[in-house]
Amino acid sequence: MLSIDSFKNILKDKKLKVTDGRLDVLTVLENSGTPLDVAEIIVRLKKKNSTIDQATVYRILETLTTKGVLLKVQFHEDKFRYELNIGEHHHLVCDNCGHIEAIEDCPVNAIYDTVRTKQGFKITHHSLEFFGLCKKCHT
Amino acid sequence: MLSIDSFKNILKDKKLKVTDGRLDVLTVLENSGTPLDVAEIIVRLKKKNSTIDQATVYRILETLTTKGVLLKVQFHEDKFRYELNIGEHHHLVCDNCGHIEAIEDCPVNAIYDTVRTKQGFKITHHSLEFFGLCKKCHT
DNA sequence: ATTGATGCAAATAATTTGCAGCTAG
DNA sequence: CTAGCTGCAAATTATTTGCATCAAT
Repeated sequence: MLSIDSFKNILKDKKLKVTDGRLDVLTVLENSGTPLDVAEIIVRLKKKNSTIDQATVYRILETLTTKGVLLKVQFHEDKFRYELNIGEHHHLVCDNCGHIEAIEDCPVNAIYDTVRTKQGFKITHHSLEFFGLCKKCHT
Repeated sequence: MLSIDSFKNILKDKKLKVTDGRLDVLTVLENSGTPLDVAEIIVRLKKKNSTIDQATVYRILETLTTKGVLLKVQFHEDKFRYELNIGEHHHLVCDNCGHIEAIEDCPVNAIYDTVRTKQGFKITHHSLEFFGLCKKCHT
């Protein structure tokens, strides 16, 4: 559980101004177990009585992603989702109910070297998402 | 190299009508080494003197994807790309020049069972894309 | 005080849809 | 014939941008 104070320090470290909007966005993402899309982030901000504009939310998300504070992820939807960048990880996405859960250990890093050697491609990062049916939906 | 005739057979197999638009879209995707976005598909259709409407292109792509003839893929862009479904495979996407190349052997299928056992999630498919610098861009 | 952050409204870009007419089987 | 395709135009959704104002440092 990260506190508001640690978020303030993160923003200061990145030479970003500490504003209520940024702290609120970070808190919303912290309190969510899964990556959220922008519409959902705005819904949750409103519940916290934030009056922040959606253009500002998009700008906050872009800034924080560029600075490495957030991860911008894609689950084969027509929109992006965002999550706190607390170690890169991957997800299981249920095709039926939309449930998203994380897989902690990434089985892919091991092949970075192979790809570089075999195809001369220097990998900086990757995306790996699984789709199917979660426990609740396939039993 | 698939011929027009094989495309006709594929469409018939799927109980779809054989139309010029569908054959042209399939041919364009066949002639491209990499997945194409819709705008690029339309550009290439025009070069073939096709007068097909973009709404129709979107509908063709959706139909063929649903029938399993095409794959709809995402490379962390604000749009989708499409490719012929000739065996599922993954890609190396250059952050610098946009070059896309395929990796033939998928290193991930091996962990399907592990995930099912450990997290009770029944995987049907997955996406795995690598980003970084291609040979040309990192040397 | 100065630079960066925000609000508002309008613009873009990708994609979807309603409906009438056309065409492959 | 007739169910399924297509064209056209308008609507939707996600995201971005210009510009004037405001607030954090």
